[in-house]
Amino acid sequence: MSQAQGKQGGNKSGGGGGGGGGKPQTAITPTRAENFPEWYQQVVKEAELADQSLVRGCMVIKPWGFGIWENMQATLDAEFKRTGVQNASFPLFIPVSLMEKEAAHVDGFAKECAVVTHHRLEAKDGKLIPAAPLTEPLIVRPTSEMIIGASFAQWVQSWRDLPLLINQWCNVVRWEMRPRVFLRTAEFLWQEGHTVHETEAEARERALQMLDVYAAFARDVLAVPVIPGRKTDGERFPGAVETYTIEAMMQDGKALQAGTSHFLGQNFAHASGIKFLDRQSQLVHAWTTSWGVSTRLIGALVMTHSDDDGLVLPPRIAPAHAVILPIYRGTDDDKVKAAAEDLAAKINAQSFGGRNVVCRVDHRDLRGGEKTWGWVKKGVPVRIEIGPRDLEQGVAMVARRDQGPKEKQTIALAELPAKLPGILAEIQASLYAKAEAKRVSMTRRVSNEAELRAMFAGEGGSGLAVGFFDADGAAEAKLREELAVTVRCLPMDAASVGIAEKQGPCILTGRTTSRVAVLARAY
RNA sequence: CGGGGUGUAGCGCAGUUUGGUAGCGCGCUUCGUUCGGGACGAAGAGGUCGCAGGUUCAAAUCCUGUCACCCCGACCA
Repeated sequence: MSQAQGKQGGNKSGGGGGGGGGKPQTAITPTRAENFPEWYQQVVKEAELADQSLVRGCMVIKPWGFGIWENMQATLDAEFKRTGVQNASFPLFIPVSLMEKEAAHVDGFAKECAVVTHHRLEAKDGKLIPAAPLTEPLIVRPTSEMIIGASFAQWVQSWRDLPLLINQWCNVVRWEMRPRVFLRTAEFLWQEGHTVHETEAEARERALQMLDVYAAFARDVLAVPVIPGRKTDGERFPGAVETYTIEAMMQDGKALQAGTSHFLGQNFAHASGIKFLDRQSQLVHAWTTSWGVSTRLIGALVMTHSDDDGLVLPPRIAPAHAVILPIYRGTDDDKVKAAAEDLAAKINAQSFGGRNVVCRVDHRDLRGGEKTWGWVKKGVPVRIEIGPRDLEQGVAMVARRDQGPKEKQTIALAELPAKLPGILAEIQASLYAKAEAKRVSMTRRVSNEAELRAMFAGEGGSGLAVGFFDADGAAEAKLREELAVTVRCLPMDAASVGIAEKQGPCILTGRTTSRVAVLARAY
């Protein structure tokens, strides 16, 4: 798939044109079918989610995009706390010597670490030159297991100190070879939870519990269907004993890891010296977990729901649920404005999904079409038009983002505020249903290697392949090399991906196994 | 790190081969006419041509060096 010569297709030809006929105009060019990667970039840009920054691989998250992130934070943070987790904050910098302590971890992250080697700049010939080398270089955290582990080693002395349940919201840096806005940026925002436990069973349970939190969040709030599962040995987080994941499928049929939760065994406890006296007065190493989701979720949101007219936001995550577009025609403008404000106030008094409904009034001095299309592209779930004609009849025109841009329904002003939460709930449900139907339609049961190869032959191969699978890492590497396909996960619930049998022959080896895998190309 | 490419106005580009110190579209500002699906006209604002040297009467253009970014591969939330 060549996403090469994507001319940043700046200007849109007016959608209004009307007259002609021909194929329907779209607010975004190219369309998904024409060039999915370029379409994605254009949606991000036109919806004003983020800009490319002048720093390589880094993004500027704009208010509309950050509003989505704030909603994610608020919802997840409350969920974390409900399970007993507390927030804290740890340093951005990690001494390299700390990083050296966990071998697998080093292998996993060393190549993508940004390193601080100096402090202080000195002016020289109009340039600023790093002046004073640090005695020990610092890496900018790519993840914080080691620096947090150093603290935990001090905090944990007794079994009575456990479990220790900590989360931090922060930025991390991974100097990626190939950045892509939201999906893989050099710096990104995330949360990382780190927990310490007395027993293996408790730690394993915690890792699974957080996976459940993520899965529920994806489904209920983001309206993104996900497959919870385990990673194979080859796909595991560096240093983890078990990595769990929620895998989502984007509209182009590629998979995206939307969140992970790791059972770290005692690996990091050994590396960081997290030890405690247990109930038998024995000095033992603790069991730890870590888990995270990032701003990548915004990319997942875009690629799951959006269409050729731009972003589509599930109401539960949208920074604003509705926008009122007052129609000013030079007469009765004051009345229209007052009615719009009054309606917004009544709508804002409603609640939906555990928070107040957010309804804005767009008073900007712009032409109606521009405003309308601007909000379509931003994916606001509901648009409400009020003009003098509507006022006379005591109604408003209501358009839903999950329906065509021309579809509008007339709703009485008096009833609209009370009806809105119901409309939002319908939109939320319809988006999930649509995304799930898409995933189901692009999921194929494969029973042997020939079928798998046929599915992913050539550049266009897409979708999720599911089947019995017990092949080893070498076989996985071969799939990756030859088909660009990886095992996305070993689903926790095989029935959820359409496999009812308890066992069957492995796709590759033919051996009877009960292990089921989801395979796909991935972001 | 290997292979390609590009740096000229906020964005997208032309101009470079054949040196004569900048132009187009969109966007932006103002005014007028418009306005319930992306308007039109007129008048404007905006650029050390990535950076540093060199050649020349004269450099966006030629030469040398350098930096940055983008795309394709291996890695990753």
